[in-house]
Amino acid sequence: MLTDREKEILGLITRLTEERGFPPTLREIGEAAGISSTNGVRYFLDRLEAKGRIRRGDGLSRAIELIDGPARPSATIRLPEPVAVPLIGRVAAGYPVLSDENIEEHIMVDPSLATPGRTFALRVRGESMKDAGILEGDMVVVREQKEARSGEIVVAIVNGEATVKTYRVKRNGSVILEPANPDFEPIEISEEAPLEIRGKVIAVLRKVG
Amino acid sequence: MLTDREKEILGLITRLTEERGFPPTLREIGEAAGISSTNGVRYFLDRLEAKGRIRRGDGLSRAIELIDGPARPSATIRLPEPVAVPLIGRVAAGYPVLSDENIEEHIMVDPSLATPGRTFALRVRGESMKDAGILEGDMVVVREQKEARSGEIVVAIVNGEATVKTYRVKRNGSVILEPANPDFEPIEISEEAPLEIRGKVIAVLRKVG
DNA sequence: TTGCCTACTGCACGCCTGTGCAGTAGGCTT
DNA sequence: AAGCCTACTGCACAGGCGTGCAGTAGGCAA
Repeated sequence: MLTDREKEILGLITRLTEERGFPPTLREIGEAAGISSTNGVRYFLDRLEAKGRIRRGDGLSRAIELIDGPARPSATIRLPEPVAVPLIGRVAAGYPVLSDENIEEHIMVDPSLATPGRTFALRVRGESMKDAGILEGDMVVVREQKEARSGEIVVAIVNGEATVKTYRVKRNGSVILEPANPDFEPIEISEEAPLEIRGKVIAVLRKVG
Repeated sequence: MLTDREKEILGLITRLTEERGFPPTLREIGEAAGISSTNGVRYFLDRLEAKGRIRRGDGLSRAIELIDGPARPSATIRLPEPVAVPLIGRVAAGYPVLSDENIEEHIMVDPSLATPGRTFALRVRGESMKDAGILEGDMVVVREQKEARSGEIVVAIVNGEATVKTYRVKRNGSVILEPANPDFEPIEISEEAPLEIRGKVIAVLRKVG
C-alpha cells in the first residue's frame, strides 16, 4: 500500500508528533527526512492524505492529523521492543513468585534493562539499600534465579520475610545479606534462618516528584 | 490552583485538540473563548504554562502541548502502552536539546514513569547526586521545561556545562544548584554564572550488574 | 486611595508556513 | 525511444501566526 519512503515519512511524522505533543511543519519534516524542499515534503503529504493515512487542514500550519493505521507506522524507525514485566504484590515464602494471582499489573521496560522471560518487578519497602541507590518506593526488576554470586543484589526470603540485599559470601564460607545503609545490620544466614534466593536485581526504576 | 476562566480555557484547548487532532492557534482559541485579542489568549497560555498544565514551543505555531494530554484513542488492552523517549548524547549550551542530530537512540519507558511529549533521557555522569539515589551511569528521564520549583531535581547548564542538581530558591531569593553528596559544593547562581534550566527529572532508570 | 491581581483590547512587526509554479533525474514498462 | 511513476530541488509569494508594547477596567485588600 505505502512505498518504503512513504512509510518512513509517516513514521517520522508520528515520532515527531509523539515526542513534542504537536505535529511538525513541512520544513521540520523535511529536515528530519533529509528533504530540502518543502515541496518534496508536500509531495509525500499529498500522497499520505490520498491514501487515507493522514488528514490535513487547508493552509493551516502543523495541521496534520494522524489517522491510526492498522499497525504502528513506526516500523521503519528502529524503536526497541519493550518487555512486559509483571509487577508482583508480595514475595512470600513457599509460594512461587510468578504465579498468576500474584501479578497485579505489568510494566513496560526497555529491553536494555530487562530480558523477556523469567523476570518480575516489585516495589521496594524500606531504606536498607539507600546507599546503593535503591530507595523506598523504587521498583526493582528481578531476574528469577535460585542462586547468586557474591556481591550481587538479590531478592531473598529470610525468616519468612522478603528482602532486597547484597548477597555476600565471606572468606570463611559464611553467608550474609548485607544492607547498603549504616543504620541497618547485616543478616547472617544460619541453619535457623535459612536463605531462599528468589532472584537477582537487574534494574531499578524510580518515579521522581 | 486554576481560576475558573483558566479551567475554561484549558478545557477549550483540550477539546479543540481532540476534535481536530492538532492544537489550535492563539486566534482559534480566542474565537472559541470569545477573546478578540491574541494577547488576551497569550495571557492565559502564559498562566497555564507557569502552572505546569501546558508547555509551549517558543515562536512556533500551534506549539501547545497538553501535559495531562488529551486522552489518546488508544485501544487499551491489558498491557500499558510504552512511551518512546529519545536518549540524547549531550546537553550543550545554546543548543536545543531535542534536535535530531542529538538523538542517539530511543528507550522505551512505562507510561507511569513518563508522559509522551517533550521528554528526553540522558545518562548521568558523576556522583554528585548519589544521596538522592542517582548514580553514575544511571539514565534520567527529563521533561523539557525552562523553569522549575524549589526542591525539584533539574537538568541545567551553568558555566557552559550540563549538570543534574536540586534546584533551590533560598529565603533571600538567591538560587543554588544543590548536589546530594557531601563531597560536592552547591553551585551558586550569579550574573557571571547564569542558570539555564533544560528540564526536570521525572524518573531514574538503572541497569544493575 | 493606592496598589495589586485578573482579565482582557488594539495594533504593528516580522518571521513562519503552506502554496503555486517550474523543473530534474532515475527506474520501469511498453 | 517514449511515457509514466517515484522522488525530489528551487524560488517567490501571501497570509498565518506569535510577539512586543501600550493601555483599560473591575474587584479586593491594606
